[in-house]
Amino acid sequence: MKDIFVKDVKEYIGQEVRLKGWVRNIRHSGKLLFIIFRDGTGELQSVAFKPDLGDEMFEAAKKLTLESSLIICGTPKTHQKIEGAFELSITKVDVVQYAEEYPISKKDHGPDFLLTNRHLWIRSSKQWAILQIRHTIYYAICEYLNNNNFYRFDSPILTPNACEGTTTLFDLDYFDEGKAYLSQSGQLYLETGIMSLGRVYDFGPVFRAERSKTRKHLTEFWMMDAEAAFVEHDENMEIQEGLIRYVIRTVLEKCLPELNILERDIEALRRADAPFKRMTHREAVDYLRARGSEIEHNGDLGAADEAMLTEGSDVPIFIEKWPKEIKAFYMKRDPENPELVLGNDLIAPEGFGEIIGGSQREDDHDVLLGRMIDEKMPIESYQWFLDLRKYGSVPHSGFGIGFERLITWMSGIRHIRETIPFPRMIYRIYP
RNA sequence: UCCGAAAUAGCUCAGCGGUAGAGCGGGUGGCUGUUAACCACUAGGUCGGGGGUUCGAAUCCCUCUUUCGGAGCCA
Repeated sequence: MKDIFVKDVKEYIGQEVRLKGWVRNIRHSGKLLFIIFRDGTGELQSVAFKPDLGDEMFEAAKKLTLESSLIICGTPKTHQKIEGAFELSITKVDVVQYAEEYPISKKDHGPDFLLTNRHLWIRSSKQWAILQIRHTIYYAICEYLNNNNFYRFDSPILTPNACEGTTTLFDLDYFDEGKAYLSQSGQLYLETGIMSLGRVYDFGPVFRAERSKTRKHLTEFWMMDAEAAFVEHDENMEIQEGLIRYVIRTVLEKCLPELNILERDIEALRRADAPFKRMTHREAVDYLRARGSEIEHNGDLGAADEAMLTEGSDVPIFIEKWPKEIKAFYMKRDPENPELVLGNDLIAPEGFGEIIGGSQREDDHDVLLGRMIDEKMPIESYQWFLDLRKYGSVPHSGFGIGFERLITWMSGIRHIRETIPFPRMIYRIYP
């Protein structure tokens, strides 16, 4: 007998097959028993009829509890009541383990309880759907970059020095070398990679010790940084747009069942796959002030400002050319206005907020050194970074995607904590 | 760090000064098409900790703890 996965049942209509998995739900009605079976690839209603199974096996199956593990044999057929769905006529049930009383019931639960039981919560259908989408987006990003001549170049997670102020860094003792820190961005290391490989990206966990307490923040999250030699500001945004639109199309193509489980507004996602809007920071501020925002002319966008900007927009919006005071030291100055830098943020529609930060990088040694002195940075720690501007410096640009924020938007869920298997937040590190 | 809210059965909540409640989950039984199945019966509680007011506190007051939501910071 052939072992198959739930996602493939439609190819085995009428043939007896074997599946291995767990009980999502079970109902019985006299001589009939319905097992909602899941195996990681999907779920399948399986029906047992007492005379077919025999008294002993039927009674054993009837005792199955939520999340019990089992191996079932049966014949796939079309669902009697739901068009386009399949079900399994059970011929044999082998119980692997009768699960103890499962903590997560079929009724509602609060977030605290669910997060404490996160190791079990990930089995439920919505969490399963989000994790499927996470997987799909991960590979879509890698695929797009690989097809556009980017090479994977992994940045270190343990780093010797602070990149932007030590208050937001987790530190630890590193043998006899003093303090080491968990990386909050691989970007500076990525800039070294382009001088070897031309175009590079990394993808890994980064850490921010900010005492943030919002639905958009995690202390440990995954970031994809990309960096490309000889790419300037406008082309940088074109790459970002191409990547995000590719991700949208891939998710729509591969994850429709998952989007439906999550009750995602699929049309809204479709509409986002169109040319993105572009605004300068100045234009954005004027637009917001005309609508009552109290944002300063050289100020950063608040959460309410981001929401107001994207209200009524189907597509994400690039905000470019920021005042240099509120952006990082490594961003290149706008040749048309030395008060501005060639940076861009990308703000997702539907109120999901910032998902990308990017910029053209300063490639002139002396200008960069001047900016670092202005910021009172420890120059000797960054000598390697300055070296890049001495040995074959080129114009270059890059950007970083907050992976979980992108998943939040694609999935249309409310809180970023559901997009990662084990969220790390200011008041939570278990499990 | 600041502002706001909450804590009662395993879970979600109601009760807001006078004998501790419901739904789900658990247990037992019933049902040949169920869809968070249904029906009947059943077990299950130091009302977050401490202190106070009162004849009487889950309920009012003080305090501590924990959590949640939002702001800021950022992706």
